[in-house]
Amino acid sequence: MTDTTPRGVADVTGGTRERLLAAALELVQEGGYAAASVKEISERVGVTNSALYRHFPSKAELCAELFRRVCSGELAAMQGAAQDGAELPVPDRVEAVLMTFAGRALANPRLAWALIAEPVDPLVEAERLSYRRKYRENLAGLLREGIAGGSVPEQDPDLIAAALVGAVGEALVGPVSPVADPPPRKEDVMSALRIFVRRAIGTTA
Amino acid sequence: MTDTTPRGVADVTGGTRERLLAAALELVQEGGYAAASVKEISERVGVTNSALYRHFPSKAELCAELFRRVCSGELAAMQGAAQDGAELPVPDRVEAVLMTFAGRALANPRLAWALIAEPVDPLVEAERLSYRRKYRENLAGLLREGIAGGSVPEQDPDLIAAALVGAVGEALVGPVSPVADPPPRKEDVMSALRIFVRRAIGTTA
DNA sequence: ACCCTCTGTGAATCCGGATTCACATCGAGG
DNA sequence: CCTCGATGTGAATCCGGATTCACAGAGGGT
Repeated sequence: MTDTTPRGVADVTGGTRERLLAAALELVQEGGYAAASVKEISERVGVTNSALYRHFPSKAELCAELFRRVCSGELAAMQGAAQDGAELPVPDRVEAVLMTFAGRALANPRLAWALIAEPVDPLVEAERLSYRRKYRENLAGLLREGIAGGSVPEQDPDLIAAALVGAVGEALVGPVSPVADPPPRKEDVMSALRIFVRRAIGTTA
Repeated sequence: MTDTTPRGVADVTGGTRERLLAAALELVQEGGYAAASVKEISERVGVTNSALYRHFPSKAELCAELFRRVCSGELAAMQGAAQDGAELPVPDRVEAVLMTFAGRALANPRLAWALIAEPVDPLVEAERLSYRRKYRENLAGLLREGIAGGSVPEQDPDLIAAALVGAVGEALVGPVSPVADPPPRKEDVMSALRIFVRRAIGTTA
């Protein structure tokens, strides 16, 4: 289109690179990874296909970076929840962390689906695994603390953390799937999860 | 290869058409729909790409038929479970139906994933929806019976049935996903589900 | 003014999966 | 024997998405 829009000035929201990432995020939120084609992404930004390759070596790399950003945001939110309840007994903090996770996922179902379960490029899959591990480790640390303090019964914290992350992911992926006529209400899922979590860690408190 | 294997005689397991369906099923069980390419399917049967089109108008039609068969088997199993417990109170029968569903899914995780949540052709998606509906109706009938008999509290049976199917699907899709380092143990998922189900219908008995 | 880099463009090109096409072959009937 | 229909084959062809390529304008630095 020979746009010739004056660069440098507050064009829209920063460089094209950022806008590509933002567009990709939008697309993923709307229709999952499958919907985020190079064509769609670049069109949304208002550039051509090939412009994307000025900023990323491949679509997979773009997605991997997007993924990394989103996941690190999720992780931060979970850690924040743990911090906020620093005074509370450990089981409550575990619950808070997982409910934060679940609540955010339910608030943005398609994104959560893409993050948790949608088939993706191997490159992106690697990021997914890496963050899943971080979630686990975060939780395991909390559990270790609880076990040391006596508010959580003796048990393998890594195992339990893994199970919890898995369980929550589990419960989240379902209501998010493209099917599901009347999707389970958010509160229902949350409360079921809450119960599950308390039972799972066998809280002493 | 100009095989010239004598036809008609107990070649392997029936006509090519059936063998194509069987091969597709295997593939889906191993790697989901994504793994079931025309090439792979026909190769397994020992014919070429194009031979498949002698038996199905398209890959999507083949998959739809496969889907229909598998789902109707699942439905039959669930109905069987309901029948077997005809003497029991309705909540127990509801539980039996859902546990049958869950148990079968957990025994064949990839297949369950493909059936419940994997993205598929619209044609196949239509079959999925159709069967999901049948599961619901099956369950709703049972609930209606329970409500009439007083073993289940007054409530909208269709809504509850939908929620139950959704919830179980929910819990099933997670442990099945490609990720999940140490997948939750089958018994754990089953028992969590069992509890959820009883609570959900608010059994009176 | 000149050159160099950054950022774009539009038109190829590549690629993998699905689908079609122009033949063969086999077995059944007439 | 000859034709027909069902079943296969192998070589195209089609298609949609990703990726590359040759070329161009815009500014900055010297």
